[in-house]
Amino acid sequence: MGTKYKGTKKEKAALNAFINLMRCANSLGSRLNTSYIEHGLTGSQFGVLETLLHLGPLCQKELAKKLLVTGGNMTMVIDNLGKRELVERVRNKNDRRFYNINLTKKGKTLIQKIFPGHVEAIVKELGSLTQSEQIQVREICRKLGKQ
Amino acid sequence: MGTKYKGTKKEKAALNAFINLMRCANSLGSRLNTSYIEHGLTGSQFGVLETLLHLGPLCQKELAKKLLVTGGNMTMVIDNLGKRELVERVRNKNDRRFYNINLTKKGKTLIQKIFPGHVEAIVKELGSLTQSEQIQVREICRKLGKQ
DNA sequence: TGATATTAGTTTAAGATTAAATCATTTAAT
DNA sequence: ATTAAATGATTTAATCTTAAACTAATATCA
Repeated sequence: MGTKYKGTKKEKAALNAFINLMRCANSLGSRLNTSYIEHGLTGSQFGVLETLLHLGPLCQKELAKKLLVTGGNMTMVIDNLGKRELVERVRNKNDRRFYNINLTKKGKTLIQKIFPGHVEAIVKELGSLTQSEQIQVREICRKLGKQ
Repeated sequence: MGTKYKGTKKEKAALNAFINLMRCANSLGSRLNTSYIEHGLTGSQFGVLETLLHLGPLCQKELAKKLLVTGGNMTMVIDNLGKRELVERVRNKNDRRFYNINLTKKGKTLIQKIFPGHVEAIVKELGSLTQSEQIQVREICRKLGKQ
Protein backbone atom coordinates (compact mmCIF):
# COMPACT_ATOMS: atom_id res chain seq x y z
CA MET A 1 0.00 0.00 0.00
CA GLY A 2 2.12 2.87 -1.29
CA THR A 3 2.01 6.44 -0.12
CA LYS A 4 -0.20 8.97 -1.87
CA TYR A 5 2.55 11.58 -1.54
CA LYS A 6 3.62 13.13 -4.84
CA GLY A 7 7.40 13.28 -4.87
CA THR A 8 10.39 12.08 -6.82
CA LYS A 9 10.88 8.37 -7.38
CA LYS A 10 13.68 8.38 -4.83
CA GLU A 11 11.48 10.08 -2.24
CA LYS A 12 8.59 7.74 -2.81
CA ALA A 13 10.83 4.68 -2.59
CA ALA A 14 12.33 5.83 0.72
CA LEU A 15 8.94 6.86 2.11
CA ASN A 16 7.35 3.56 1.17
CA ALA A 17 10.17 1.57 2.71
CA PHE A 18 9.93 3.66 5.87
CA ILE A 19 6.15 3.44 6.20
CA ASN A 20 6.19 -0.29 5.60
CA LEU A 21 8.92 -0.83 8.16
CA MET A 22 7.19 1.18 10.86
CA ARG A 23 3.76 -0.29 10.29
CA CYS A 24 5.17 -3.80 10.13
CA ALA A 25 7.04 -3.39 13.42
CA ASN A 26 3.98 -1.84 15.01
CA SER A 27 1.55 -4.57 14.02
CA LEU A 28 4.06 -7.33 14.69
CA GLY A 29 4.56 -5.90 18.18
CA SER A 30 0.82 -5.82 18.81
CA ARG A 31 0.37 -9.39 17.69
CA LEU A 32 3.21 -10.59 19.88
CA ASN A 33 2.29 -8.80 23.10
CA THR A 34 -0.31 -11.35 24.17
CA SER A 35 2.34 -13.60 25.70
CA TYR A 36 3.11 -11.09 28.44
CA ILE A 37 -0.18 -9.16 28.64
CA GLU A 38 -1.80 -12.40 29.76
CA HIS A 39 0.55 -12.35 32.73
CA GLY A 40 -0.20 -8.72 33.57
CA LEU A 41 3.10 -7.42 32.24
CA THR A 42 3.54 -4.34 30.06
CA GLY A 43 6.01 -4.35 27.19
CA SER A 44 8.59 -2.46 29.22
CA GLN A 45 8.18 -4.76 32.19
CA PHE A 46 8.59 -7.82 29.98
CA GLY A 47 11.63 -6.20 28.36
CA VAL A 48 13.30 -5.63 31.73
CA LEU A 49 12.67 -9.16 32.94
CA GLU A 50 13.87 -10.66 29.69
CA THR A 51 17.00 -8.50 29.63
CA LEU A 52 17.86 -9.40 33.20
CA LEU A 53 17.31 -13.09 32.47
CA HIS A 54 19.66 -13.12 29.51
CA LEU A 55 22.24 -10.54 30.50
CA GLY A 56 22.22 -10.84 34.29
CA PRO A 57 21.92 -7.96 36.80
CA LEU A 58 22.27 -4.46 35.34
CA CYS A 59 21.88 -0.96 36.71
CA GLN A 60 18.85 1.15 35.74
CA LYS A 61 20.76 3.32 33.34
CA GLU A 62 22.01 0.32 31.39
CA LEU A 63 18.51 -1.14 31.29
CA ALA A 64 17.10 2.17 30.07
CA LYS A 65 19.71 2.35 27.35
CA LYS A 66 19.10 -1.21 26.19
CA LEU A 67 15.33 -0.76 26.15
CA LEU A 68 15.41 2.74 24.64
CA VAL A 69 13.36 4.44 27.35
CA THR A 70 14.12 7.38 29.63
CA GLY A 71 15.71 7.01 33.05
CA GLY A 72 12.63 8.40 34.76
CA ASN A 73 10.49 5.82 33.10
CA MET A 74 12.87 3.06 34.12
CA THR A 75 12.51 4.16 37.76
CA MET A 76 8.76 3.60 37.47
CA VAL A 77 9.04 0.29 35.61
CA ILE A 78 11.43 -1.06 38.27
CA ASP A 79 9.13 0.31 40.99
CA ASN A 80 6.19 -1.57 39.56
CA LEU A 81 8.16 -4.77 39.07
CA GLY A 82 9.43 -4.32 42.63
CA LYS A 83 5.90 -4.03 44.02
CA ARG A 84 5.14 -7.42 42.51
CA GLU A 85 8.44 -8.70 43.90
CA LEU A 86 9.68 -9.71 40.47
CA VAL A 87 12.92 -7.71 40.79
CA GLU A 88 14.87 -6.16 43.66
CA ARG A 89 17.17 -3.14 43.94
CA VAL A 90 20.53 -3.79 45.57
CA ARG A 91 22.84 -0.85 46.23
CA ASN A 92 26.23 -1.22 44.63
CA LYS A 93 28.71 -1.26 47.48
CA ASN A 94 31.57 0.28 45.56
CA ASP A 95 29.53 3.16 44.13
CA ARG A 96 26.40 3.98 46.04
CA ARG A 97 24.90 5.94 43.13
CA PHE A 98 24.09 2.64 41.41
CA TYR A 99 21.52 0.02 42.07
CA ASN A 100 22.05 -3.47 40.78
CA ILE A 101 18.68 -4.70 39.58
CA ASN A 102 18.27 -8.42 40.21
CA LEU A 103 15.57 -10.87 39.26
CA THR A 104 13.96 -12.37 42.35
CA LYS A 105 13.26 -16.09 42.37
CA LYS A 106 9.63 -15.24 41.64
CA GLY A 107 10.64 -12.97 38.74
CA LYS A 108 12.98 -15.54 37.26
CA THR A 109 10.32 -18.22 37.48
CA LEU A 110 7.79 -15.97 35.76
CA ILE A 111 9.97 -14.87 32.86
CA GLN A 112 11.28 -18.39 32.34
CA LYS A 113 7.67 -19.54 32.15
CA ILE A 114 6.61 -16.84 29.67
CA PHE A 115 9.64 -16.61 27.43
CA PRO A 116 9.41 -19.93 25.56
CA GLY A 117 5.89 -19.14 24.36
CA HIS A 118 7.07 -15.72 23.26
CA VAL A 119 9.88 -17.27 21.23
CA GLU A 120 7.49 -19.77 19.76
CA ALA A 121 5.17 -16.96 18.65
CA ILE A 122 8.09 -15.08 17.10
CA VAL A 123 9.30 -18.16 15.25
CA LYS A 124 5.78 -18.63 13.93
CA GLU A 125 5.46 -14.99 12.81
CA LEU A 126 8.93 -14.92 11.26
CA GLY A 127 8.21 -18.23 9.61
CA SER A 128 6.67 -16.32 6.71
CA LEU A 129 10.22 -15.23 5.81
CA THR A 130 12.82 -17.42 4.18
CA GLN A 131 16.10 -17.91 6.00
CA SER A 132 17.72 -15.58 3.51
CA GLU A 133 15.11 -12.91 4.20
CA GLN A 134 15.69 -13.19 7.93
CA ILE A 135 19.36 -12.49 7.29
CA GLN A 136 18.42 -9.58 5.02
CA VAL A 137 16.39 -8.10 7.88
CA ARG A 138 19.42 -8.14 10.15
CA GLU A 139 21.66 -6.59 7.51
CA ILE A 140 19.17 -3.87 6.63
CA CYS A 141 18.41 -3.03 10.24
CA ARG A 142 22.08 -2.94 11.07
CA LYS A 143 22.58 -0.34 8.34
CA LEU A 144 19.57 1.70 9.41
CA GLY A 145 20.57 1.48 13.04
CA LYS A 146 23.59 3.71 12.59
CA GLN A 147 22.57 7.31 12.96
CA MET B 1 24.28 -7.79 18.45
CA GLY B 2 22.65 -11.22 18.70
CA THR B 3 20.48 -12.49 21.51
CA LYS B 4 22.01 -14.39 24.41
CA TYR B 5 19.08 -16.81 24.39
CA LYS B 6 20.07 -20.44 24.07
CA GLY B 7 17.77 -22.02 21.55
CA THR B 8 17.78 -23.86 18.27
CA LYS B 9 19.37 -22.20 15.22
CA LYS B 10 15.94 -21.56 13.82
CA GLU B 11 14.77 -19.92 17.04
CA LYS B 12 17.85 -17.75 17.30
CA ALA B 13 17.58 -16.65 13.67
CA ALA B 14 13.93 -15.64 14.11
CA LEU B 15 14.60 -13.95 17.44
CA ASN B 16 17.51 -11.98 16.08
CA ALA B 17 15.57 -10.85 13.03
CA PHE B 18 12.68 -9.81 15.27
CA ILE B 19 14.82 -7.94 17.81
CA ASN B 20 16.70 -6.12 15.07
CA LEU B 21 13.50 -5.13 13.32
CA MET B 22 11.87 -3.77 16.47
CA ARG B 23 14.92 -1.89 17.69
CA CYS B 24 15.56 -0.47 14.25
CA ALA B 25 12.00 0.81 13.91
CA ASN B 26 12.14 2.22 17.42
CA SER B 27 15.37 4.14 17.00
CA LEU B 28 14.49 5.24 13.47
CA GLY B 29 11.22 6.61 14.82
CA SER B 30 13.01 8.50 17.60
CA ARG B 31 15.47 10.04 15.18
CA LEU B 32 12.71 11.13 12.82
CA ASN B 33 10.34 12.67 15.34
CA THR B 34 12.18 16.00 15.55
CA SER B 35 10.40 17.32 12.48
CA TYR B 36 7.06 17.39 14.25
CA ILE B 37 8.14 17.72 17.89
CA GLU B 38 9.62 21.09 16.98
CA HIS B 39 6.12 22.15 15.96
CA GLY B 40 4.56 20.88 19.18
CA LEU B 41 2.98 17.84 17.56
CA THR B 42 3.00 14.32 18.95
CA GLY B 43 3.52 11.35 16.71
CA SER B 44 -0.18 10.54 16.65
CA GLN B 45 -1.09 14.15 15.91
CA PHE B 46 1.39 14.27 13.05
CA GLY B 47 0.05 10.96 11.77
CA VAL B 48 -3.50 12.27 11.71
CA LEU B 49 -2.58 15.48 9.90
CA GLU B 50 -0.47 13.62 7.37
CA THR B 51 -3.16 11.03 6.73
CA LEU B 52 -5.80 13.70 6.23
CA LEU B 53 -3.50 15.60 3.88
CA HIS B 54 -2.83 12.62 1.66
CA LEU B 55 -6.10 10.71 1.89
CA GLY B 56 -8.59 13.53 2.47
CA PRO B 57 -11.30 13.67 5.16
CA LEU B 58 -11.90 10.45 7.08
CA CYS B 59 -13.99 9.48 10.09
CA GLN B 60 -12.32 8.79 13.45
CA LYS B 61 -12.67 5.05 13.19
CA GLU B 62 -10.90 4.96 9.83
CA LEU B 63 -8.13 7.17 11.18
CA ALA B 64 -7.74 4.94 14.23
CA LYS B 65 -7.52 1.89 12.01
CA LYS B 66 -4.93 3.45 9.71
CA LEU B 67 -2.80 4.67 12.60
CA LEU B 68 -3.20 1.49 14.68
CA VAL B 69 -4.51 3.20 17.81
CA THR B 70 -7.72 2.73 19.80
CA GLY B 71 -10.89 4.69 19.13
CA GLY B 72 -10.76 6.29 22.55
CA ASN B 73 -7.31 7.55 21.90
CA MET B 74 -8.36 8.94 18.55
CA THR B 75 -11.09 10.95 20.27
CA MET B 76 -8.42 12.58 22.41
CA VAL B 77 -5.98 13.17 19.55
CA ILE B 78 -8.73 14.83 17.49
CA ASP B 79 -9.77 16.84 20.57
CA ASN B 80 -6.25 18.16 20.99
CA LEU B 81 -5.84 18.93 17.30
CA GLY B 82 -9.24 20.62 17.46
CA LYS B 83 -8.18 22.83 20.37
CA ARG B 84 -5.36 24.12 18.22
CA GLU B 85 -7.81 24.52 15.34
CA LEU B 86 -5.78 22.23 13.09
CA VAL B 87 -8.75 19.94 12.33
CA GLU B 88 -12.51 20.20 12.65
CA ARG B 89 -15.30 17.69 13.24
CA VAL B 90 -18.20 17.83 10.82
CA ARG B 91 -21.20 15.60 11.45
CA ASN B 92 -21.98 13.33 8.54
CA LYS B 93 -25.45 14.33 7.40
CA ASN B 94 -26.45 10.92 6.11
CA ASP B 95 -25.37 9.07 9.24
CA ARG B 96 -25.12 11.17 12.34
CA ARG B 97 -22.96 8.60 14.16
CA PHE B 98 -19.99 9.69 12.05
CA TYR B 99 -17.83 12.75 12.12
CA ASN B 100 -15.92 13.72 9.03
CA ILE B 101 -12.57 14.99 10.23
CA ASN B 102 -11.30 17.81 8.04
CA LEU B 103 -8.03 19.71 8.00
CA THR B 104 -8.62 23.40 8.66
CA LYS B 105 -6.75 25.91 6.53
CA LYS B 106 -4.37 26.36 9.48
CA GLY B 107 -3.87 22.60 9.80
CA LYS B 108 -3.25 22.14 6.11
CA THR B 109 -0.74 24.98 6.08
CA LEU B 110 1.10 23.47 9.05
CA ILE B 111 1.34 19.92 7.75
CA GLN B 112 2.32 21.13 4.29
CA LYS B 113 5.07 23.14 5.92
CA ILE B 114 6.38 20.26 8.06
CA PHE B 115 6.02 17.35 5.69
CA PRO B 116 8.76 18.12 3.15
CA GLY B 117 11.41 18.25 5.89
CA HIS B 118 10.11 14.98 7.25
CA VAL B 119 10.43 13.35 3.84
CA GLU B 120 13.89 14.80 3.44
CA ALA B 121 14.94 13.29 6.78
CA ILE B 122 13.51 9.93 5.77
CA VAL B 123 15.30 10.00 2.42
CA LYS B 124 18.51 10.78 4.26
CA GLU B 125 18.04 7.95 6.78
CA LEU B 126 16.99 5.45 4.15
CA GLY B 127 19.91 6.57 2.01
CA SER B 128 22.08 4.03 3.81
CA LEU B 129 20.13 1.33 1.96
CA THR B 130 20.60 0.46 -1.68
CA GLN B 131 17.58 0.69 -3.95
CA SER B 132 17.41 -3.08 -3.95
CA GLU B 133 17.41 -3.15 -0.15
CA GLN B 134 14.58 -0.63 -0.02
CA ILE B 135 12.56 -2.96 -2.20
CA GLN B 136 13.52 -5.90 0.04
CA VAL B 137 12.14 -3.99 3.01
CA ARG B 138 8.78 -3.63 1.32
CA GLU B 139 8.66 -7.28 0.32
CA ILE B 140 9.67 -8.50 3.77
CA CYS B 141 7.26 -6.20 5.58
CA ARG B 142 4.46 -7.17 3.25
CA LYS B 143 5.02 -10.82 4.18
CA LEU B 144 5.26 -10.07 7.90
CA GLY B 145 2.23 -7.83 7.78
CA LYS B 146 -0.17 -10.68 7.12
CA GLN B 147 -1.30 -12.15 10.41
C1' DT C 1 41.41 20.09 50.88
C1' DG C 2 37.51 22.02 48.83
C1' DA C 3 34.99 23.92 44.92
C1' DT C 4 33.09 22.20 40.71
C1' DA C 5 31.48 18.95 37.49
C1' DT C 6 29.64 14.60 36.48
C1' DT C 7 26.73 10.72 37.09
C1' DA C 8 22.77 7.55 38.76
C1' DG C 9 18.52 7.80 40.17
C1' DT C 10 14.01 10.29 41.60
C1' DT C 11 10.27 13.44 41.27
C1' DT C 12 6.99 16.33 38.93
C1' DA C 13 3.80 17.93 35.54
C1' DA C 14 1.77 17.24 31.31
C1' DG C 15 -0.07 14.42 28.23
C1' DA C 16 -0.52 9.67 25.71
C1' DT C 17 -2.50 5.17 25.59
C1' DT C 18 -5.37 1.36 26.56
C1' DA C 19 -9.46 -1.56 27.82
C1' DA C 20 -13.90 -1.40 29.23
C1' DA C 21 -18.21 0.74 30.09
C1' DT C 22 -21.41 3.95 28.19
C1' DC C 23 -24.14 7.02 24.97
C1' DA C 24 -26.27 8.04 20.56
C1' DT C 25 -27.61 6.68 16.14
C1' DT C 26 -28.67 3.45 12.64
C1' DT C 27 -29.79 -1.20 10.86
C1' DA C 28 -32.01 -5.67 11.01
C1' DA C 29 -35.64 -8.74 12.13
C1' DT C 30 -39.55 -9.85 13.14
C1' DA D 1 -43.71 -0.18 14.30
C1' DT D 2 -40.89 -2.05 17.88
C1' DT D 3 -37.38 -4.49 19.83
C1' DA D 4 -32.71 -6.06 19.46
C1' DA D 5 -28.23 -5.79 17.51
C1' DA D 6 -24.60 -3.24 15.55
C1' DT D 7 -21.77 0.77 14.99
C1' DG D 8 -19.23 5.36 15.79
C1' DA D 9 -17.85 8.13 19.27
C1' DT D 10 -17.06 9.39 24.25
C1' DT D 11 -15.86 8.74 28.97
C1' DT D 12 -13.41 6.68 32.81
C1' DA D 13 -9.74 4.68 35.43
C1' DA D 14 -5.42 2.98 35.33
C1' DT D 15 -0.96 3.02 33.69
C1' DC D 16 2.86 4.60 30.71
C1' DT D 17 5.94 7.99 28.89
C1' DT D 18 8.63 11.99 28.44
C1' DA D 19 11.36 16.23 29.49
C1' DA D 20 13.05 18.88 32.92
C1' DA D 21 14.17 19.97 37.52
C1' DC D 22 16.09 17.94 41.46
C1' DT D 23 18.87 14.95 45.05
C1' DA D 24 22.69 12.20 46.39
C1' DA D 25 27.08 10.19 45.53
C1' DT D 26 31.43 10.26 43.24
C1' DA D 27 35.23 12.17 40.43
C1' DT D 28 38.25 15.98 39.01
C1' DC D 29 41.62 19.12 39.72
C1' DA D 30 43.52 23.48 41.04
